[in-house]
Amino acid sequence: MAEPKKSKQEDYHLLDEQVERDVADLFKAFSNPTRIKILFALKHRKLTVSEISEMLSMSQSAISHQLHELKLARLVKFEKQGRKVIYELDDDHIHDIFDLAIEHVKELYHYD
Amino acid sequence: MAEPKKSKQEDYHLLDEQVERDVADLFKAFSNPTRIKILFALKHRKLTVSEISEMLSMSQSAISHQLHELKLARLVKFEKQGRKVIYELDDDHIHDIFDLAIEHVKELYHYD
DNA sequence: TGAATATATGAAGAATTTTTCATATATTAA
DNA sequence: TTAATATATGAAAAATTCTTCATATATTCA
Repeated sequence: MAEPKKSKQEDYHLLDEQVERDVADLFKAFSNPTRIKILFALKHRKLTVSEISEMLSMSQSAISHQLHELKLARLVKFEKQGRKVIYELDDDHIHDIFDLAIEHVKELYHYD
Repeated sequence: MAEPKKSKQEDYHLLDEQVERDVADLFKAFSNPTRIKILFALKHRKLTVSEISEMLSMSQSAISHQLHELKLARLVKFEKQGRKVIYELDDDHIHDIFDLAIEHVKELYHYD
């Protein structure tokens, strides 16, 4: 507080830069094949760490690390059930962004 | 052609895997701060390589390399005007995905 | 409490990605 | 044709990201 007052234009500029950084982080979180596979899997249903680990044939540790990234980016949330941790997609936006991306590549490459 | 016929379920599975790979590629193309800055800039208007290079204070070569990636992912298209090459976002989906991402982070972090 | 199970995490090595540097290609202008 | 300008590109160096390995933490069960 008590900061020198900025012009509206300057404010917008800073705001844009912040949005830009956050969008960059969002897409970075989306950007690795393992994380995409995890998100695809979670699009169908909630899963525990070990279930994901088995589905992707990857070590528990590798999956945990990636889930950590996804948590930081708020792409997934979780609840604990006993010693299990059940992950799911965080919110509808994630579904929406994903659906739009799927729609895009389907139009782009029109498979089959 | 003349491939062994697959069950529908198997087909869907392969299709999903292809979609998954393509979505992964799409997000990977979106995933680096420099590329995000380029795309943000192109969201406003078409730009030449050197304009982008100046705007981001990055070398012409670095920008060219990143534009190359963006071209491969079909996120940008270009037209030549003399010795200049003018880049723009490839299609509406790119705008849409971007807008959704912006909306998402704005809701998530509600700035100001 | 001790053993078993599920997940998390720090650090190091492996792998991938990005930038730089040098130089090539293409276009225009003199 | 030569010089100047804009962009592209291959290879190496720099930076970042991902996985593994070892181990820690947390929970349940006997």
